[in-house]
Amino acid sequence: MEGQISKTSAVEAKAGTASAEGGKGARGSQSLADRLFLTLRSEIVEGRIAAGSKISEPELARRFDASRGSLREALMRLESLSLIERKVNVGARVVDLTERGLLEIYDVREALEGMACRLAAQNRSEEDLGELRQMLHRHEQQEELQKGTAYFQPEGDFDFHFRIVQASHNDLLIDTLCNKLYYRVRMYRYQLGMASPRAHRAFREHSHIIEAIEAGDGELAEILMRRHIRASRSNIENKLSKQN
Amino acid sequence: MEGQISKTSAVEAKAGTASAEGGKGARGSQSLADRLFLTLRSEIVEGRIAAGSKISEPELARRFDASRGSLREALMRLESLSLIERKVNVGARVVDLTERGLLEIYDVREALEGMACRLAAQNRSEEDLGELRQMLHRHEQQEELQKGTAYFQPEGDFDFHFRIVQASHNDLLIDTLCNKLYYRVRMYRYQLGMASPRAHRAFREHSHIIEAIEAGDGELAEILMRRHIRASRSNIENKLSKQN
DNA sequence: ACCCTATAAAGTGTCGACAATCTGAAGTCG
DNA sequence: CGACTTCAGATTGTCGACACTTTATAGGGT
Repeated sequence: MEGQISKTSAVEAKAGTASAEGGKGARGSQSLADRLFLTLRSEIVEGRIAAGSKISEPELARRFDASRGSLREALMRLESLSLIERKVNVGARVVDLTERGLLEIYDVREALEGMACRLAAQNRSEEDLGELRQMLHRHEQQEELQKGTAYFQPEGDFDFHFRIVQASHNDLLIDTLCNKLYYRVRMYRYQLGMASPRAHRAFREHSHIIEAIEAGDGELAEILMRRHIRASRSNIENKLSKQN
Repeated sequence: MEGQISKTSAVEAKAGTASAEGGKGARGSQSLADRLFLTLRSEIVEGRIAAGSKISEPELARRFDASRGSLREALMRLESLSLIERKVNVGARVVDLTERGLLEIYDVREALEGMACRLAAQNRSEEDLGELRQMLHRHEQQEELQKGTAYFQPEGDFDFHFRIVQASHNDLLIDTLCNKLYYRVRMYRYQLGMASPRAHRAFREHSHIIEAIEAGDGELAEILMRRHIRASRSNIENKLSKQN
């Protein structure tokens, strides 16, 4: 007994912001609760629903012209992403953005993305390598274009990490990072607005990581990725300690 | 006779995001959906509801004398643990136990528990060290008692990994492992019935890991834990390849 | 015998309403 | 004047019913 592989998870990882308004044009096999979930996720990540604010089920239900039942399903999915917290008989609140929470995310990312690099190097396919090289080339041109200014915003960085993880071919890892953790990462980036000021350095580091993956050197790829993330963490840490 | 609540002795997790709420939460989590969730989780983990089997909402609702609404909430929570999979307009199935899925879990655990060890060594408190030593002592006596026979079943091993993760003091890490991933690990252990045949070796490895944490050597602790988990993974891998 | 179509059955998605609980303010007593 | 009790308002948890989709079954055509 073996064989059946659950490809179900990694598919949904679309970064594209779904239509903010309830334009019912969507064809498809997605439920109302599904659409509510996607919309609310965007609003929370982008801060249109403030971090730490209370969520009123009746109010949101009226706003989206849906029943409380469907809305509750959306809220529970948001809870499973740790974007909101629910207490019984009290209600739901958007999570707070804390310094500690952000640093904790970095530690987890260091571990998981390091492993993703190792696996990507071990299981590398010509197809993955092609996409990675292509992406790096795009980013290089972007960087040439706007010298020094933030390396195409955080989006370029996101793109990089996203594809590396995909190349690991470990569905659990992909799901944990791309479908769960990354939404909270984006929430921090949007709302604490940290455009990485490590433009050139970050690009070079990305480049070296992909080289290691190409060479099939999983150990090196892991080390480089962990160092890359830890540098980013230190950077944030300094920034935050100065702010206070 | 229904066991109702999981008798997960030493292994009961605390919800994530330990906000400094002074009074011990202590309030019974008395939502009906909550109880259904706990009951179903046990039944799935222990295999009383077979892996891969279809789940009928009306049938389960009748069986527990609850409405479909409450049951659906429980099911969605199970989905967020990856214990069941739901497809729109089709229904829910208990996840399959696949060789690939099991190995993927080991890779993720290697990354996360390795990091947990590193953090535990960095943030070690006298309280945590005391508990770890005490636990190790208990396990040692257990081992003396039943020489060689499976090191107090997998429970001892579980206890070890559980407490190490707690000692990391990273709430995200704790939540990811203890409140999410470990239930699937337990599901595999119960149903593929793999009592680790690495009794003495596992105990010695545990011992060395805790020594490294005591010494504050995060790097060594991480390396040892990763080696420990990788050995367990290889062990399983061999076992499975022989079975086929 | 096979394939396609149409109908019936079952199951899921969604909704509105009722009951239990919590929050907050007014009122009372020391 | 302050602390406790009481009560009203609002919110969450739970339920049963209805609409739509999927699936299984039976029938007819080639």
